[in-house]
Amino acid sequence: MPAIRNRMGSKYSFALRKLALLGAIDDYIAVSSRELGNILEMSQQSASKRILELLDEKYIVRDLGARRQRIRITPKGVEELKKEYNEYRRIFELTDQITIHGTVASGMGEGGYYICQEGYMKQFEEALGFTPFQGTLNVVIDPEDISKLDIVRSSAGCMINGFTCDERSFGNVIAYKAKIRNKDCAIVVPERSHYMDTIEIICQFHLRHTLNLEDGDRVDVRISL
Amino acid sequence: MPAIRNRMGSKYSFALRKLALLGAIDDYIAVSSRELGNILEMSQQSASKRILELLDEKYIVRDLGARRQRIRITPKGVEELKKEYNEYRRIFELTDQITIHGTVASGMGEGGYYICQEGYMKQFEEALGFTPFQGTLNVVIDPEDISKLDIVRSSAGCMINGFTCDERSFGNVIAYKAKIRNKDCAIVVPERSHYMDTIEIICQFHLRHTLNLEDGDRVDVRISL
DNA sequence: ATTACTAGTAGACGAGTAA
DNA sequence: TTTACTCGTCTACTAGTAA
Repeated sequence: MPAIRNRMGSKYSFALRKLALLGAIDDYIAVSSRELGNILEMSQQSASKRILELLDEKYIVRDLGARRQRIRITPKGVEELKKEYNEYRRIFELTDQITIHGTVASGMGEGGYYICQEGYMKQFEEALGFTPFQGTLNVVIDPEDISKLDIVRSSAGCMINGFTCDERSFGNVIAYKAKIRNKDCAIVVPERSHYMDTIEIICQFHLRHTLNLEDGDRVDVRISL
Repeated sequence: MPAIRNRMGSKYSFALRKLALLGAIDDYIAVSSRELGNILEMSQQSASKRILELLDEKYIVRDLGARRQRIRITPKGVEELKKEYNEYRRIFELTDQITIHGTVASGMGEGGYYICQEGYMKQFEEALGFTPFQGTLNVVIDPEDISKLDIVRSSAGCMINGFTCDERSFGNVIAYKAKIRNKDCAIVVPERSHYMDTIEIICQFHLRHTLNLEDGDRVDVRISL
């Protein structure tokens, strides 16, 4: 009985990674099966087969022109690569905390409004050990640090349950304990959310006043995992 | 004719990575071939064979106790994993610059002494377009950012040739153009060097005065690749 | 319980070649 | 030139089993 492989075969990941290094994430790249074969240290025939397999698994899409095929990695393929990337990060970067660098910004008020709901506040107190100041500090994450959020989200955090109030429904949010300039705080993120370039920080104190922060000031947020 | 594989087989890297995630980099870990088989989604027999192969390649060492083997990844194995990690970093982190975070520190004077040698100075001017101030600014790198130096070193940089003067020999150093608080500068590292937790920065100006820096101040050094 | 041998088989690979 | 088929070989796997 052959093993059932749920995970991406490591041979696929190798080919996909090399394609990514050629720039196939951002754009279509022209690469012949012979060239790919050289890169993967295998024959033209095997490289051609590998491409067909990757197409079959929907990790890449192809534009098979008359002379030269053009290949691009799909979002699904990028997702797979990120999984492996995050494993390496866990190996080499993680201790038990992670630091996100960013810049203080004026929030759109959105987050603050949600967070101040009575239904959340009680849970925050229980989970974090402090009653948050009524409002959030917004920090725009440095572009290079945005992917660190993937690692944070892959850790447990404190689940804060959603609720319904006045015919509005509020979803689950997750709080991760953190420190900003040595003050205890927490970052809060919606359980279901997409790409984010800003984190919202809650704290017992009014951080802007306590730490004398203004828009544009640089801060490091050290998150416990 | 079978392909000659110089690179680590991707099947080895997969097993090695999973062992690393179990903590086999820092210490010996107890893991049976059956457990490893479950993790790698293969049979106990195949996992056992994989272990023998990794031993043969000297990626791991083993302490085969009476009841349970204990496995640890060798420096050579860690090196292989880092290569893959750096490929992923190139895919997901690199644009054309990298930012290293750190803290201003008092140098031991060492670097400054070397850098000020006439033999280096002329080359700096040619390679960087400015005559460095006679001295370096030392920045202690945040622990989590130390591995970023691997990536910097894997890029070209400006080679500054060594020379001999007064019976002392000065080795090659590599300069990487950078910016600190928006001022043009460069970091300089010896061509042959080991682990470093401090970078030395040269600049046209006296950075401590110009940027009003004191020991302990936090700075971001943005290095061009 | 371990680890790891042998044997048999499925699948990965390259050579030849068509389109 | 491309891409990708068929086919033979050889590797890599699992099952059975020994130690």
